[in-house]
Amino acid sequence: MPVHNSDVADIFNKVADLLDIKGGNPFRIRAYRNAARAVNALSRNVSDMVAKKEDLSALQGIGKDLAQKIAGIVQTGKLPLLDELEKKVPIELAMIKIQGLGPKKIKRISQEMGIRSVEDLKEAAESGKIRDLPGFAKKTEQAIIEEIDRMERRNKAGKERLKLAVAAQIAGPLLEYLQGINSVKDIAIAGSYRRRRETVGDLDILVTCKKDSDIMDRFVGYEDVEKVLAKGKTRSSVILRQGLQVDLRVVPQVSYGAALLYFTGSKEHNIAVRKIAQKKGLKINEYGVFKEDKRIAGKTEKQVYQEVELSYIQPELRENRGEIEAARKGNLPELITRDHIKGDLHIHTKQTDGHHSLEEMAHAAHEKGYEYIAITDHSRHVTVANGLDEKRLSRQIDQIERFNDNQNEILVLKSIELDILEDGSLDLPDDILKRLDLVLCSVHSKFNLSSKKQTERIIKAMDNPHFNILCHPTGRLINERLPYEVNMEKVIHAAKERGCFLELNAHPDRLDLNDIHCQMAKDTGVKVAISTDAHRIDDLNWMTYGIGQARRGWLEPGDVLNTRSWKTLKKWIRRK
DNA sequence: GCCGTTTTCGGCCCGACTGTTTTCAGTCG
Repeated sequence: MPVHNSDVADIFNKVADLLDIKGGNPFRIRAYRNAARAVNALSRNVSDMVAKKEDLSALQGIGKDLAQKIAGIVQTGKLPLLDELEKKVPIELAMIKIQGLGPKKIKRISQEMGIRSVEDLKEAAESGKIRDLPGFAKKTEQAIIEEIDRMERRNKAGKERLKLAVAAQIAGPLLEYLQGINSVKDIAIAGSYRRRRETVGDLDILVTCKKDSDIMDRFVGYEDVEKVLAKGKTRSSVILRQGLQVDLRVVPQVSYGAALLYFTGSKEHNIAVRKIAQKKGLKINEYGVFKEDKRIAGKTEKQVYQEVELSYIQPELRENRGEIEAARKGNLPELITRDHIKGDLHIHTKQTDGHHSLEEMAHAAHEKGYEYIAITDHSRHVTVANGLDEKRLSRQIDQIERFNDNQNEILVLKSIELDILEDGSLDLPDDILKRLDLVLCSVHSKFNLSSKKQTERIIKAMDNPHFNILCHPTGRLINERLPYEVNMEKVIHAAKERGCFLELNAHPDRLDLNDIHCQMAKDTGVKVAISTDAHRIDDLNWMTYGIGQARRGWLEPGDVLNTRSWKTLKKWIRRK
C-alpha cells in the first residue's frame, strides 16, 4: 500500500495528541500539528517526492528532523516515535475528541483513575466516580456523559462535518431569524462556511447590534436549538437539532472587520497575519489592530490587511497556502465569479437519468443568462441510467440540431457523458463521436483498480482524439466514498500533453476536482470546466458551489473553460 | 520541532467562557 499524505498527517497528529497528554513541550506539539497540516495541504504525493529525493525540509513548517521522519514513514509505513509514545501513554486517542476534555484532564483521569478508553470513562462517569477527583465535579461528570453520547451518535451517523450545501439549508433560515431581530445591524456567517470549504464543522455567526440588545436570549431561544453549550455577553454556542454547532459573537462596530477576519479564519491564516503584525510592533485580535493600546484599524477587513501591508485577501484563499506571500507581492489571483460563467457543460435529460427534457433544461439555462449548454446524457454502459446507444444518441443529435434551428435563446451543444471502460477504451465508436461538439468522459465502474491501472486506464482513454473533458476526475463522494486510487499529477500532465481538460463537478456531493487539484491543474496549464452535472432544473444552481471550490483553488476566469464564448471554446477543444 | 530584514538561541497568536474555585486553569476556536 502506498503511503498517502493523509497517512503521514494522521501519524503526526497522533504524536501531537500523545505528546500533549504526556505533557510535552507545547511548541514541539504545535510543530507536529503544523507539519501534519502542511503535508495534508500538499498538492503532490509525499511518497513521490521522497522517491524523487526532493528536499522536504524546504516546505514551510517542516525542518530537517520532520523531513527525515516523513521519509521513514513513506518507506516503512510507521514512525518509531509513535509506537514508543503509544506504549508510554496507553490511552485511546478518541478520548481527546470528547468536547470539553483536553490533554490535561485526560492525563489526570488516566493517571489517577486508570481510565484508558472512552468506554472506561463512560462507565466511571455514569457510576459517579469522576466527581470525586479534585478539580472535577458533578457538572463536568454530566458533561462527559453527554458528550460521549453525542460523539457516539455522531459516529453512528458516520459524518462529523456537514456538506456545505446541507449547512446552507440550515444556515439560511437561522440567518433570516437573526436578521429579524431589530437591534441587529451587521450580520455575517464567517468560518469555513465563508471560505466555502466543501464541508463545515460548525457555523460562526458574527453580528453588531444596538446596546442592550436581547440577541443572545433570542439566539438560544431559536426553535432548532437543542442544547446551549455556553452563553455570555459576547459569545454563545448552541447545538442545533440537526447536530450542527453554531457560535454567535457580538462585536462592536469599530471591530467588525477585525472580528470578521478573525472568525473567518483559517486559524493558520490568522496566525500568519498576526505574526506579521507582531514584527511590526502591532497586535491584532478580534477587536482590531493595536499599536500599544491604541486601536489603529478594525472597522473593515481591508483596513486590517492594510496595516500589515497586505492587499485584501478573498476568504476562499485564506488557508495559509501562499496567499499571504502573494498579497505582499501584490500578485493575488483575480478570482473567478459566477458572472464569468457563459454556459454549463454537463447536463442530463429525461433521455437517461435526468428529470427534465432538453427543451426545459435549455430554457432554464437561458434564464440564468447562459450563452450555451451541453447536453451530456450517459452512454450505454451505464445501464441503470438507461444510457444511450448509437441509435438513441444519433436521434438526440438530430433533435438538438432541430432545436437549435428553431430558437435563438441559447445554443445547445451536442455532447455526451461517455463511459471509460476498464481497458481505457470508450463506450461508443468514433463514428458517432465525430458528430458531437464535445465529448465528456467518466469513470463509473471498477473503482478499485490499483493506482497504476486506474491512471493508465484514464490516460489511455485520453489518447482517443475525441476525448475532451474528464468528468469528476477522482470519483469521490464527500463523506460517502473515497476517491479511487489515481495519480492526479500524471493525469493532469497527460491532459496537458493531449489537449484535454478536467471538470470541476459542482455537485455539492462531489466538488471533484478538489481545491488542491484545481491549483495543480492551473499550475500545469490545464483549463478546468466548472459544470453542474444537473439532472433537474434546480440543479443548475449548484454552479455557485463549483465557483466556491474553484476560488479555493485560485482559479481565475482565464483558467476556466466555460468563461469563454462558444466561438473561442470551439477552437480550444479542437485537438490536433 | 521550526525558524530568522532584531535572532543559529530564544522565541513561538490571543481572548472568551466554564467550572471549580476565591483568583485561575483548562478548553475552545
